[in-house]
Amino acid sequence: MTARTPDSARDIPEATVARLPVYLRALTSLADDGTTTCSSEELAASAGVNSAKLRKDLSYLGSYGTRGVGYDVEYLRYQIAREIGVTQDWPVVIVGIGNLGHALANYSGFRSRGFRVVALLDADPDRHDEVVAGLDVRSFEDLESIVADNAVSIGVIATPAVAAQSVADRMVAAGITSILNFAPTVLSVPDGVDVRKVDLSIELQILAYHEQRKSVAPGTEVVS
Amino acid sequence: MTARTPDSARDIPEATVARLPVYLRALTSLADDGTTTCSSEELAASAGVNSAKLRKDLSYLGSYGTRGVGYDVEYLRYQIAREIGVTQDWPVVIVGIGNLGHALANYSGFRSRGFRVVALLDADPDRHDEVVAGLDVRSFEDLESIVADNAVSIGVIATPAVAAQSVADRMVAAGITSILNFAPTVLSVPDGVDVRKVDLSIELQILAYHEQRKSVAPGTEVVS
DNA sequence: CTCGTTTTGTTCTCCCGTTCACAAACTCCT
DNA sequence: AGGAGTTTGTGAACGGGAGAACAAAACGAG
Repeated sequence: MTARTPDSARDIPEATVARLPVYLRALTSLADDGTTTCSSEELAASAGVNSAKLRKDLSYLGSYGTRGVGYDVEYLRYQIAREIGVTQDWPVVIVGIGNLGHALANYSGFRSRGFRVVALLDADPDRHDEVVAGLDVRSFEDLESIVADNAVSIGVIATPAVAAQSVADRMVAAGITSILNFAPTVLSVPDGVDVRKVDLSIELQILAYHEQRKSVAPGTEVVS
Repeated sequence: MTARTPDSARDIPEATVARLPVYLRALTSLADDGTTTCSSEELAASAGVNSAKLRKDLSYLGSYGTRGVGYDVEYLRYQIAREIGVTQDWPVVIVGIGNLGHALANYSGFRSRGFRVVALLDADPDRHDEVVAGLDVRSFEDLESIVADNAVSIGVIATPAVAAQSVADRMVAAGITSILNFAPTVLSVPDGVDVRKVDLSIELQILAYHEQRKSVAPGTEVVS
């Protein structure tokens, strides 16, 4: 008995999902500028994408625009926020309070976009005295109780690479089903758990590849 | 003269380029464990990808394996590093020494993977006293001379969103052709300049979307 | 030397995502 | 009211990447 799609259980392509937050930010920016209505062309420019792609992306959510007019900024902003799920607040735990963990804990963009850091955990007892971003750094041993008490489903891993897998295992066991991994390692998790990774040095290496080709390309084509 | 060089199998797909650093890391990890030879199956498992995809990716670089045997870990590691361009050291400047800039400056993964932070810049004069990761925080006004003196082609932006575009403009004008942007904003740059963005809250929002659907999907309307 | 085993490199097919192009729908002006 | 001008939403073509399947090459045993 597969249930009937109640409201919006239609499948939105993954590529579109990844762009929705960009549109959301662009709309917020437009709203801050006092814009109340915008065309797909304007919004696309603001989000840095092609307007046809933008319209197709939005069409997966429904018909929230008006032909001949455009989109109501505030209305569309709310619809996208609802689709993503950031109209509610998501509790988040951060594990690993080194340099990066500090930065993440202090990042104001989380709070303003629907996420609330409920706990900072670190395995090193020496850090348990610290107060970072108004929160005590607590023992990693408290993970299970914190997850249970706050209904946490999203965890952030900012530990060294060697610790990442065991932290992920504990998170999954504690009931977390979405992990954002900053450690430079491949995590293996059971089905049903989502992992997204952010790897700083990989991004730089991709840039280096293109950079290298820029400097080589002009000279090599000269076939005499 | 140039036709014979085996170093450049041109036209490597972008998706493959993005995975090469992952393979590089997996190979380094295998080498650290004392492994000298590995099959595509082993390496693929270590990198978290399908083995057919791995072999196809490597085939764009050349034939560096031995049929019936596998790949020599050290040899393949070097070949990938050379293809990416991280056998040489890339000088990098970081602009914006807030929480995130601190974390980036102290990130050891850059140095160990072919990148050298040559300068830390910030617009705020109050920060110019600080020493971060062994480097003085210098004035943003020094950008042009630093880029010129060190032949910098890669810049990292870790400023607030409002400052990011003007920093990018100055970087481009100074001769930087690759930018890694951590500021939550869309940068516009001229052709020939590569930009990659890392957006922490976007990643969390993508997770939130899937998380929201998890909680809705299984129990949706079990209509009797 | 020959045969069987292993594993790579490559070809082929399918699928997803991007882009184009246009009909439908709405507003505004006369 | 009607026609001209806009702008959305979408069907269809197109290109690129993922995965399966297989042929080619190396090695070892007998």
